[in-house]
Order: sequence, then structure tokens, then C-alpha cells
Amino acid sequence: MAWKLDSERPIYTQIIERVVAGIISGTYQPGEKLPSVRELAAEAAVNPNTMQKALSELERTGLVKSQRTSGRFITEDTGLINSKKSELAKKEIKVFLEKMESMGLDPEEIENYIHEYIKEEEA
Amino acid sequence: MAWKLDSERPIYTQIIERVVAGIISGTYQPGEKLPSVRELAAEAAVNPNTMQKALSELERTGLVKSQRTSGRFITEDTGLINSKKSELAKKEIKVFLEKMESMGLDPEEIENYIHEYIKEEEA
DNA sequence: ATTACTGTACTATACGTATAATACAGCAAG
DNA sequence: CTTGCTGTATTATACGTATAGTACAGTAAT
Repeated sequence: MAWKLDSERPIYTQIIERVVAGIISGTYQPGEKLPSVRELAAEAAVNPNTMQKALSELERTGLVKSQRTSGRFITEDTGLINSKKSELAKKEIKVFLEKMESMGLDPEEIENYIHEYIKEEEA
Repeated sequence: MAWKLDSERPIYTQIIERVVAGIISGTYQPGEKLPSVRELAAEAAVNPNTMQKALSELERTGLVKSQRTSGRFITEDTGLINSKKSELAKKEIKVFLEKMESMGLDPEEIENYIHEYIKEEEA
């Protein structure tokens, strides 16, 4: 099925985020071969050029490596993956908390809000 | 001083978010008159057209009203402001949690991460 | 009435992004 | 060797955004 992409932000950026999330969460395993550019483009319902751009950008993080003629592979460096994971998590938390505080919510309020939200979700 | 804007997303969108945050947090009080388009543009170090676009978009939320020749004013409807506040807070939490969960973190882990982060910040 | 301030409107230019349509080099399997 | 798959590169078109420059109608104060 087509990936969930919005038109608010560049598609290639969203693709990068999604693949990174896939690597970090383990959906894509270390050393695993990614589907080809054309396959992924079809799966995401996106132009191959856009997918190509996203994936080539993604290489700069070191999380994937391209083999030119055989395909693209997830890094086997689990240390890199884990460090990216905690790095990203911290960054997301920082951005989130700053946003909430700019709305005038203090940390305690935020924690309560989240706790309530999670409790609701589990119900 | 110039506002903190990045080039990742449309500037007018970021302006809207910032003004909304100002209203929600009380930085801009109900009924208060906003600086003029040109003033705000200068303050944000942005083109007046961009500021104009942001503010006219913002009207659709009802949080501000323009008086055509005298200026723009924050709504006096505190009920509207409060409902927008909780609405936005919930939305931000939802987006945040979804993002974190896409990285393979479960709710408890997330709560701990945040708690740690806030404790560090207060120190 | 003139001056100075509002919001608003319009044209033109520049840039990033997304898509479409091709093309090519390298490798593997038939 | 041919076929079919890789990643990669190139050109053209279209659209949204940002900026620059200019203009105009309505209001208030002088």
C-alpha cells in the first residue's frame, strides 16, 4: 500500500524519516537488503527520482550503503544504529518540549497530559 | 531581534505557529492590538508579503481579526483560545507519541525518557 | 486638506521540490 | 552473449514559496 505522506513537507524528507524509523525500530534488520529504488518508489506511490533522492541523502547518515550494481543494504553497525536512535529520541523530545513550553505549559503539566493520553490509549 | 525561523518549512507556516503560541501562552492578550504587518515583518526579518500571508491565513482560525484600516486584534473570546490550546496540545502529543512509537519505543520508555530529560533541564 | 498610518493587491523573479521520460554502466543468470 | 536487474544521471515541466517593488482605499491626527 502507498505510504502515508503529506504534502506539507518535502516527500523525500518524509521518506528518509520513515526509513530511518524502520531501521531504528528493527523493521529493517542490520545487513538486510533494501528493495530496489523502483520497487520502493512503487510501494510508496512516489516517483523513482524522488525515492532515489531520498535514499542517496540517507547514505550520508551511514545507516545504509549502496552497492552500485547489486542494491542497497542496511548497515551492520548496530552501535551506529543505537546511537542514532537515542540521538533522535532526545532531539524529538527536545523539540516537543520546547513547542509545548512555547504554548505556556510547564513540564509538570506536560507530563500529566502525556500520562493521561497514554492511559486513554491503553484503554 | 529576528525571529527563530528555519528554512526547512514554509516561513509563513512558522509565523502562524509562533503567533498562535503567543496567543495561547498569553504573550498576546485577548483584545490586544497586534503590531502592523510592516512592523512585524521587520521584527521577524521577513518580507512584508510573507507576514501578510501568514496573518491573513491566521484569520481563518478566528484567533485574530483584522480591522482593515486600524489594525489587527487578538480575539476577546477566551473560550476559543482555551479550546484551541487544549486541541493543539493534544494534537502535538499525538504526533509526538506516534513518532516515538515508530522508532520502536513503548509508552513507558517514552515517559521515562521525558522524565529524565525534564529532571536534567531543571538542574 | 494634508500626512501618516492601517490592510490589501498585483507583477515579476528566483529557488526548491516533484514528476515524467529517458539513458547508461555494471553485475548476474539464462 | 543476451536478458534483466541494480544504482545513477540528465532534461524538461509544473507548482508552491519567498522576496522585491509598487500601488491603492480607508481611517485618524495634525
